[in-house]
Amino acid sequence: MTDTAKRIVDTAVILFNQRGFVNVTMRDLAQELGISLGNLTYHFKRKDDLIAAVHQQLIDERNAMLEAVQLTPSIANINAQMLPLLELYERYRFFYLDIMEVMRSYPAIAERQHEHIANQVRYIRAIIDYSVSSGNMRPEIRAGQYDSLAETVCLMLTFYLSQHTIRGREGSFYDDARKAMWNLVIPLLTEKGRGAFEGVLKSVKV
Amino acid sequence: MTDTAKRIVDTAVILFNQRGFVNVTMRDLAQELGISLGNLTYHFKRKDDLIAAVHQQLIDERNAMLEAVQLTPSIANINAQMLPLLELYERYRFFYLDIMEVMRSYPAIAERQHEHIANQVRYIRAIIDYSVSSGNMRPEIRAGQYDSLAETVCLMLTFYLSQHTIRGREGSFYDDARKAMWNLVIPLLTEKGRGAFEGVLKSVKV
DNA sequence: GTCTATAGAGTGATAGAC
DNA sequence: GTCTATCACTCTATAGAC
Repeated sequence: MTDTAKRIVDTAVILFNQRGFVNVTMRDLAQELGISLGNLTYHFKRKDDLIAAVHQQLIDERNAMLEAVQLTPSIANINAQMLPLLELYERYRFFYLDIMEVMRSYPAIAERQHEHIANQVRYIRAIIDYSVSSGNMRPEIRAGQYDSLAETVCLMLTFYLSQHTIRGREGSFYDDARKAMWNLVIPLLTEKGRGAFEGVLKSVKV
Repeated sequence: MTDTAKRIVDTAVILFNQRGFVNVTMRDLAQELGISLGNLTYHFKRKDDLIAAVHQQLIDERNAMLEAVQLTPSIANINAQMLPLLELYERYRFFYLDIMEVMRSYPAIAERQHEHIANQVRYIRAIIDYSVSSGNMRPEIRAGQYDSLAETVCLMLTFYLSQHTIRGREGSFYDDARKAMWNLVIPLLTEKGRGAFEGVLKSVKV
């Protein structure tokens, strides 16, 4: 990717976040960049190509982040790992806020997103399994309970930012999102797990 | 509201659901109705006026439904009450799927929606309080736990349909949504509450 | 109330000079 | 690679006849 192409993608993300994906025209973007419309469409012939490039960059950053956090999912690590994930969601917030519109208009992106969500649910499910086997979390009391929990946690992570916006809240949502997630999990912790959690509480703000 | 105006609103909801709010033009709508564009804009001068009328109809139906279900929130009633609520969300699904786009473009609707969500959270919180006082649910073990739970349940109800769509699921989401909600609550039920829940399970499918 | 016709302001995308 | 100029099309909204 050339330097200009990279600048275009980065600026597009900023404008999409500010105004919403459908409300940013190629003209707006060219003006913001201080380049001509012709130049912009030289680099990205169609708006489709641009959104595809932006989505690819999101996926790349997401993968880089997931590699960096493949640590043992202890209680402390889970709490720490949520922050970069939520930061990523905020950096590309237009994608999550306008996700229905993007997925309707770009089926190829929709398919990749289905896959990502399925992976995310599996990943959360694996963390739950680990927490049970390491004695921090109780075994489930109903069949399917923890499959459902993994899906609910994934739903919360995906839509917390949307909800925050819909409710008219401003400012950072990280603390609220983490608090909400922990409040789901705390009743399911064992004594040992609850002790570990209190330790995390003391050392870092939840 | 005249007969034609009513027809316009109803057809608009159908098209918005099918194609997404931003993707339905006044022309599309006029053609679908078999009337001229001029006639359509005679009834609703601006697209803004149309979306306002659609939203008003959603609010009216929502209020009618809430009045009908103001029963004692027993475990069985809670389960039964979820169905008409989820059906309403599906009937106006475009509004929930495209909610960010609608709220960005129509601040007046955004404000009414903030209010509605706040009411919804308070209503869920009241049900939790009732359940605790009637001995079906345990008292909270951490301050703020049930405030957070009420918000999470509201988030789930609001976005379950979006998540269902994003994950590429088809068909009814009612059962999944109810199951997910109960899986959050079951660990917090008392023995008495769990008994009541099992009773519901036996009589109706959850 | 309903129609046809059109104004007026966008939009994505392209052609061709430099 | 970058520019200017423009095409071909879409949209909302309005004017005026019936």
